[in-house]
Order: sequence, then C-alpha cells, then structure tokens
Amino acid sequence: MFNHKGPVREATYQRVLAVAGRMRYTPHAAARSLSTRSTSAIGVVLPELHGEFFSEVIRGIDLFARERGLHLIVSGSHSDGAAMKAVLQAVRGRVDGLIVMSPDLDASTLLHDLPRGVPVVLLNATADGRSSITIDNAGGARAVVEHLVALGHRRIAFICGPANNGDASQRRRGYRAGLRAAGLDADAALEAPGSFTEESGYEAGKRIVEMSNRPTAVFAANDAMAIGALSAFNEAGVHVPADLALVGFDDIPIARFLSPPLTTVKVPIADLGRRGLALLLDSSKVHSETLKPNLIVRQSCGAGLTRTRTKPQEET
Amino acid sequence: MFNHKGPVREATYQRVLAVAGRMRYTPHAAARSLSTRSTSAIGVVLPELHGEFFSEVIRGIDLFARERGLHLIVSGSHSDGAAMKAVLQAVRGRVDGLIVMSPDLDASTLLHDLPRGVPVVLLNATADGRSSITIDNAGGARAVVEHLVALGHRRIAFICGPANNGDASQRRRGYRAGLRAAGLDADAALEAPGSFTEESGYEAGKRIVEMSNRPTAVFAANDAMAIGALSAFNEAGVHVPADLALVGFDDIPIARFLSPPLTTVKVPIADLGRRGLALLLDSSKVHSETLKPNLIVRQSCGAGLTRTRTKPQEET
DNA sequence: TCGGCCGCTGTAAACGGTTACATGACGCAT
DNA sequence: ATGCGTCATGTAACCGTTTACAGCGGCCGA
Repeated sequence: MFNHKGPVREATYQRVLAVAGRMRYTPHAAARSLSTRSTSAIGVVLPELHGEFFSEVIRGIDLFARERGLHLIVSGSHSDGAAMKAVLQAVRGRVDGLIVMSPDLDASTLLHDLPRGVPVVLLNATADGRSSITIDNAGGARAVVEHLVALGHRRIAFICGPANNGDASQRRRGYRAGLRAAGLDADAALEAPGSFTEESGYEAGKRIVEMSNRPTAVFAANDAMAIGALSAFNEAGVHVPADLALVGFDDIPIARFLSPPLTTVKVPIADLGRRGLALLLDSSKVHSETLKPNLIVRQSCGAGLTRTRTKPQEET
Repeated sequence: MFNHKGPVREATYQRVLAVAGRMRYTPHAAARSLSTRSTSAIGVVLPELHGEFFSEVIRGIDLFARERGLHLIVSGSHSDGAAMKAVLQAVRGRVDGLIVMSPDLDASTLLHDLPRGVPVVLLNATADGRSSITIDNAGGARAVVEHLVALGHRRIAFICGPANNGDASQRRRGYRAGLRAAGLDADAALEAPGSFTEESGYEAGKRIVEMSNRPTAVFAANDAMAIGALSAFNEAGVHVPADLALVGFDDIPIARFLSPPLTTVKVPIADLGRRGLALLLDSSKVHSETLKPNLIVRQSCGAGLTRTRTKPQEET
C-alpha cells in the first residue's frame, strides 16, 4: 500500500494518505523491512567519528543518501577486531549495504565476519570481488616532495601516520619515492612518528625544531598533524614559511584558514563518501575507482618566497 | 532465544551459539525489532553533519551508544521543515528514541510531526514535557566580555551567528549583557553578521580591520568564525593578540593548536551528546539539564600582555 | 437488458524472529 | 514402584506490513 503499487486507484490512494496524515499514522519501519526485505538504510563503518576528515566523509555520503531517501547508520571507534566483528554481525536486516573504511585492519579478515549477501564498498582498501574507492596517496605525497624539491629544499622531514594504517604507509611510500626520484637519500632521522592527531603533530613538531641539523621543510602525513606541528613551530618562534616550509595532506576545510594558509594535497573527501555510496547502490558490477588528489599550493610551503639555499629545479 | 532468556539450559544455549557461529548465522534485525518492539538503535538529528562541532557531538553519543550496544542513525542538513518532517516520520520502528538538535527551527513544531511514543531528548532547545540538554550560552558569552573588559578593552566587536539560531542569539544576548554590566553601550556597528562558518568569519574579519574606528577586541560567536577572522587578520597584517584580541566560543579540538592558541569558551560538546543519550535511556523522568561552559584563557586574547590603553578593572 | 471481461478491493499467507503456554521427561519422596 | 513437582523442550500465535490471489462489482457492448 504505502509504496504506491498494486491495483489501487489514485484517488483511493490519496484518500488513504490524507486520512493517514490526519491520524498521524506512519508505517512501522521494521515490519516493512521484514516484509520487503529491504531497509532503506545503509551502514557506514569508519575507524573514527571525530575530526574534520571523517565528518566530511559522512557528509558526502549523507548528501547523496538524502537524495535517495536512505538512512545512515554510522559507527566508529573500532579499536579492535572484536568490536568490528560485533558491528558487522549486527547489520543483517538492518541495512541494505555497507560502506567500510578500515585502514588499520585487514580488509579480507573483516569481510569474513560479514553476513552473506550484504553488499559492501571499501573505502581506502581493496579486497577481491568487492567494490572499492581508493585515493592515490602515494602519488599525492610524491607530488608534495617534488614541489618542495623544486622550491630548493633538500632536507625534508616527514611526520608519519599511525603504523599499520594503509593511507599512512602509502603516503610515506610516496614521500620516499619522491626523495629517490630527486636523487635524495631517505633519512630515517627525518621521519617522525605520528598518529594523525593534532597532538601527535605537535609533539613531532617540537622534536623537529630541536633537531641539531634542522630540516628546511616538513611534510605532515595529514592536515591535523600539520596543524599540531604549526602550533609547535610558532611556540618555538620558528616562522612558517620563512624559517621552515610546511605541507599537509587532505585539505580539510579549515586548511585554507590557517595562518599561513596551509599548502596541502586536496583529497576529495566528500567525493570519497559520495562515490562510495554510488558504487554501493549500483550493485550491478563490482569495480574499483581511484581518486586522484591535487596539490594545493598556498603559503605555508613558501612557494612565493625566494629561497637562495640552492637553485630551484623541477622534477618530473 | 538469542537474547538469552527463557528456560533454556546454559549448555544448550552455548551449543546453539557455537553452531550459529559455525554456520555464520546472524539474527535478522528487522524481524527481531518487529517482535520485541525495540530496535537497538537511536536516531540523531542534527542541523549539519559537517565540522568539528557536530562531529564532536556525534562522537560523544557514539561512545556511550557503543557501551550500550546501540546503533546510531544520523541525519543532518535539514534545510527546511519538510525535510525534517520526512525524517521524523520515518523513525517509527526504526529507532527507540531520538536526540534532536535543531537550533534553527521551532522545537514544538517539529515535535508535532513525530510519531507518538517516541522518546525524544532535545539538544540546545526546550519544549514542554520533553527532556533536554542546554548550554548556558549567555553566561559563557558574558564571561568572555567580562574578561575582555578586565583586560582593558572598551571597543569589543561581536561576530554574530546565523539569525534564527537559538545558540547564536543567546550568545549575542550574553555579549550585550556583558557590555551593559560593564557600563558600555552596545554599538550596532560593532556587531558583524556571520553564519557560524569559517568563510563568514573571514568576511567579518575583513570588514573589521577596515573599520575606521577599529575595535581592540573581537568576540566571535563560535570558533569556526574565529578561525576565519584570524585568517583575515593575518592577511591584513593585523597581529593577534598584539594588535587585536580575539576570542571564540565552543573550544573545538583544534582551538588550542591555532597560532596563537585561541582563547575561547569551552562547551563540553561531547558531554552534550553523552548526557543527551543518558537522558534518553533514562526515560523514567523528563528533566532538563544546563551545561555550564568555561572560559579557557589562551593567548589570542592577550591575557599575558600588558595593555596600557586603559587600566584593567574587574567586573562581577 | 444481460453477459463477459477488466479492474478494484478484501483476505490470507509470509517475512523471521520472540514468547507464552502446553507437553513431556526426569528425579525425588513416600 | 508410583505419583507429583519441576524444569527443559516443542509448538503456535503474534509483531505490522507487503503481496499474491481470489472474488466481486461495474462498465460496455451486443
């Protein structure tokens, strides 16, 4: 009845609808789902719910979901595999599909816990026979290094993301590849640990300003850590970009409002979510997409400054 | 069976569980909900999903929800009443309760569209017979003005939030009350329009630095706008706090990592969500709580600086 | 005016669990 | 050894909606 099908005259349908409205009746979603075998809901599983990055992913999904009249069930903070398993097992009869982003955990392990017949799209991960959207992290990171090298930098520090995080290791790989391509040696001393949080970026920043042979540029594996590092630099009286160039990754919305505006790699975050949902809904085929990030040159890398240390040179 | 009740021997229960696990069986959530008249899900309705503030609210709720094994259905971007109504009507049989934050719209109007029998907790709004959590926005704003006055400021600009937004108007009320208490006249020229976005803060900041009789302090109605304004000030070569004091509101996580670290009013954002869920689950009584914000003095207000313009004086 | 066909309406089963209730088996006491 | 009480197991109804299907009524043509 309420899906407007069957041999019911239009007038009758309208009349029923009117009365239903008057009585303030609304169909019972669970009963409907049980009968139609379709909830109009999709699940979104993220490693975290906090921060500009994930909220942007959710927003991208939500915008599209709203167009299609879909509800979003979100869940985050899956520190361990057990918590993740519990979530995955609760989805049967609750959602029509799942968008999963789990850079820390092995994708195929997770998918094993999933009830059969639940369509899944992986974000920033891949698995056989599953659709996925990935970001060319390595390419983006390499572009950053090439840009910094072109500006004359030779000692470029890197603030790493969490170990075991897929995005983080890909970005580090891109960083190292960029150095290699420029004929520079990767120096372990220039790689500072971090965990994608502002706090960890701040700590890394403090260590960097105290280095005896201080680098001339710092590349943080994400914007949150760049913000933390920037805070540490300011505290130490080290000026960005005059004394030290700084580049981030993600281009979260506030990146352009930092002082100085942050040079970063624009990851189409909302698109990541939006495309993910699109792929989920178009279940006809499994296929994978890779989104290309773009280097966004603002002021924190000092691109407008003249740098006399070494002559600028372009890498390809 | 699967809720572990009834006269079933423990051993039998365990054996069934084991087999279920082996067969990778999971109960059908919709069927279960229909039968038990309880989904283990709660709905979270926010005006927006984007940004540090809302993502922090969601996180607060999620953390608590996870403890209780509850799922979260979120939805945002309810630009108009119709969209909101559609969402509210879809909840029957889908969630056990609702946490609603809708500072732009009239609470009682919204609640009229809600199916009967759905418990609701209002965030930053009140309505008869409904539980709610509110924030003492006016008190927090007033404390900011008092602090700035104590630092010697007499011309304090205010960057407003969106018109019709409850939080925004309460904060402005607190600002005006603070001025009045200090014996200062509220000057309409010192109130710049804004919309809680970084962009609008940036625009407001640009206008402020161009003012003929420039204020000595700027109080933004939220941190996002303070960040935008800070960006505009830096761009114009106006130094914070030396040339201009700046204070925000909310204490979003990155506030302390700005340069200079932002003086702001700490709103227990995650608590707002957490307490909201707690109230929802404890449906025995309807009652309302008001969370008190705290002034967090960092460096953007220049509290450490000596200011000779006028002598500092304390307001009570 | 009557019959046949088409189309609307009412009825019942099914979706997949939960739970109350009846039934059957076992142990203990007399 | 038998009866009664207790506890585990099996059975069936129910949750609220959809949908297939049967049946009936109306319309139109002859």
